[in-house]
Amino acid sequence: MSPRTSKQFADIRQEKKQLILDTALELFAANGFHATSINQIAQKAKISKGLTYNYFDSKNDILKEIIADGFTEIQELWDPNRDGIITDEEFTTFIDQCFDIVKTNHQHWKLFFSLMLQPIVSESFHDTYMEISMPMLNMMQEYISAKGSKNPEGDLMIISAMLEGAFLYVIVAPDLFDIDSMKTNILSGINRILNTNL
Amino acid sequence: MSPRTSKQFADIRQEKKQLILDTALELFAANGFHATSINQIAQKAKISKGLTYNYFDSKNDILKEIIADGFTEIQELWDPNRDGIITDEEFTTFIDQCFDIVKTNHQHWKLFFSLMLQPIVSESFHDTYMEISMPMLNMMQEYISAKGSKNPEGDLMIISAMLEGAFLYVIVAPDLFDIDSMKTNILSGINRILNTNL
Amino acid sequence: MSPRTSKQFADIRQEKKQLILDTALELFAANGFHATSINQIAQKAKISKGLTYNYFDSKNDILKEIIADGFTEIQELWDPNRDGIITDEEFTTFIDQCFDIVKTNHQHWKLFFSLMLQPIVSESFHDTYMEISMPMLNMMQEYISAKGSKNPEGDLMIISAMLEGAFLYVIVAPDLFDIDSMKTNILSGINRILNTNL
Amino acid sequence: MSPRTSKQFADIRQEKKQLILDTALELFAANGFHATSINQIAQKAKISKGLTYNYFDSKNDILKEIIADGFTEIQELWDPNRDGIITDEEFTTFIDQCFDIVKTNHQHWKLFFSLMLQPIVSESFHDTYMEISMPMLNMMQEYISAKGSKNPEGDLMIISAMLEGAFLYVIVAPDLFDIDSMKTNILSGINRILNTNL
DNA sequence: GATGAATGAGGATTCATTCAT
DNA sequence: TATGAATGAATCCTCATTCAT
Repeated sequence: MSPRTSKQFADIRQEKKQLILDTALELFAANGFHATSINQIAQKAKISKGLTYNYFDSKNDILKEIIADGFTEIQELWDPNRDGIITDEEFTTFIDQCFDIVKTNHQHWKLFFSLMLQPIVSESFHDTYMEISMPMLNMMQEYISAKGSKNPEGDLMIISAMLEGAFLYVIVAPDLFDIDSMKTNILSGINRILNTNL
Repeated sequence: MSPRTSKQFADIRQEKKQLILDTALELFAANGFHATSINQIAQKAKISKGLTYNYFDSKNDILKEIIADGFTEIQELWDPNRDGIITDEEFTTFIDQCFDIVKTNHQHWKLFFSLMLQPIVSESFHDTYMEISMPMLNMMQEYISAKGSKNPEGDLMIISAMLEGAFLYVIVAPDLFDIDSMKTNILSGINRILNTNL
Repeated sequence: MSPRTSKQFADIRQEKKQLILDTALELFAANGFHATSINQIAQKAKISKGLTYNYFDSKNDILKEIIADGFTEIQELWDPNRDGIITDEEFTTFIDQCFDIVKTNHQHWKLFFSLMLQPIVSESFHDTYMEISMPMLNMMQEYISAKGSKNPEGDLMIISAMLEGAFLYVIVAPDLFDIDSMKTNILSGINRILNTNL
Repeated sequence: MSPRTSKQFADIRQEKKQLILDTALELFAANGFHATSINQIAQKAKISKGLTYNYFDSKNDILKEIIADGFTEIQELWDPNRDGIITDEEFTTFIDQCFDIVKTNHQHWKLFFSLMLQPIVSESFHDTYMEISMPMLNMMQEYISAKGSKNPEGDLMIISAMLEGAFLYVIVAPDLFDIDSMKTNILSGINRILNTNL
């Protein structure tokens, strides 16, 4: 019996690590970081407690990787790669994507909202989140100005609040409003804001 | 000094209890329920650990009372006590009040948002919150319809998202947007939504 | 039933803390720091594991206090408080005292020898021990010189090795040599070294 | 390449085993038995954790072999193979050799001193060490008597303490005293003791 | 009413050891 | 022979809760 090749080992590691990350994300999102024990993660992932520490240095380390992965996914999807002017279609697509991201990465976003509210869990999270949000806010501001807003900053507040709130509803009370109607309505709302400049 | 009357005793009890509730709220809001220990509460309130259990059955009990108090305060302030039709002025005042409530009860709201995201901490919180929100949503829906909306449900989504999002910004990133501008802008936003029915 | 006075509390704390320190020292000396668990200490002291942490921040903290106490006791006993010249009698008394210290604080010394051999356990121990030893070495050197040694440094090596070795025997194999004979013989040995200067 | 002969295999085994023993000794001596993990040994030896168990039954087993090897080496070097009377030269050579052994097998000795102080690690070590020391003590006693000592047991105490202490200095604080001066001085010291029988 | 010593269950983490490949 | 993933017991430590005073 020959020993496993290093590729085989790498594959096992990759798979198991992902399993732990997914399971942890699920529990962190559902119950919060502190209310989730390594034991719970291990049991749900059907591995031993000890194995977790073969892949991560600490519970906090798991959280860090989840956050990093979440940000990476978000940034990949967000990259507008735009060439200066944002067309209406591009903007619509952008908002559309945002909803898709939140829908797809439901758990990441739930966790992120939690962490925003409890800065102590992950010291740097608040700032990183803000940093990551900035391009989005900037892009919106740019578009708002390009649309001839009389009060770009005010309109930005309205629109970003609308989006943030919509995401919160999607995450916290997905049963209350249908996500697709939500998307349509918010898009309509944004347009109505941008078309009422008086 | 004459012996204290039983009323005095009751007053002392009430005061101490409130002190514990306030301190706990502060810490729960800042660091989360799980990350806050009874010890921390006692130390911050400058009482002994044991005394806490003289006033509350358990840590969870403290949370329950905080939640109940929060709801009570909110409901008191919200009680529109209205006689059927909502005037524009009444609605404006109502929105104004909402912002004031969030501003004044900053910590309650921060905690509430946290709890919404972590239903396990307080099993019933999610439902209670929804219940409490319903009158507000209903009232808004009524007003929206009264204003002749072509799509009352859609407009409700937009407006409640806008408000929810604005509150979230106020709570989580009070430095990003000034709360009074936020209030003004959101009010403007709501009006623009209600006036664009095409 | 009135609550305990703070003096009563202080007394309890003092007593319990000492109990833990004594028990821990006993076990550390017998089995080594790493081989001793908090559980063992608690069981031997007939208290709960948790209580240990009411008195000490960590297992390492217990060790630190034991070391500090050990050094304090040693320094108190060692204080030669001498006025320049060391008489023969003073020196004899000094050596005598050294043996008594080792005998009385048997466990401290056993632990100290252990720690000297495993610098990793207590990073700073090695240096502190050396610092503490210096006055003793200096005093001996002074005496040796005063006795007209032709090779003070060489004689210092011989005498301090003799003492260190004697202490090691007392600590590690107390059954092999009787401690009082040991003391007498070592004193005789030192004198013979100091009287043979050829 | 022709298939390896079974001798070659045996050689490889022997080499690997020795590698593990050497690495383990290094770490045990430096950090202590308990503070050294199998992982550390494997990593330092650049082999896998599992392989260790191909050569040794347990971590304790490694320690046992290290101890046994240490004793063997010592006994080989010590074997005076003497024919009754010990000449002065033989004795000097013997002491000389002792220092060389300690110097060469620095790590073994450091570990041995550790183990002497923590009998629990290796139950039998203390006794074995004593057994092994006996011939040395006997030989010294014999020599001391042959030199006409008036108090052979007392002189033995002095001389063996001197040696034990010197070895301890060499092991624990090699920077404090130069080992060759130490050797010279201790030899001088022994002679001065043996020549002062008054 | 008030204190803080005391408990014990539970949580994060380590590590010797096993095992499939 | 050789690998490292996997296990689980044991370890350090925390914390809600109880209790004697």
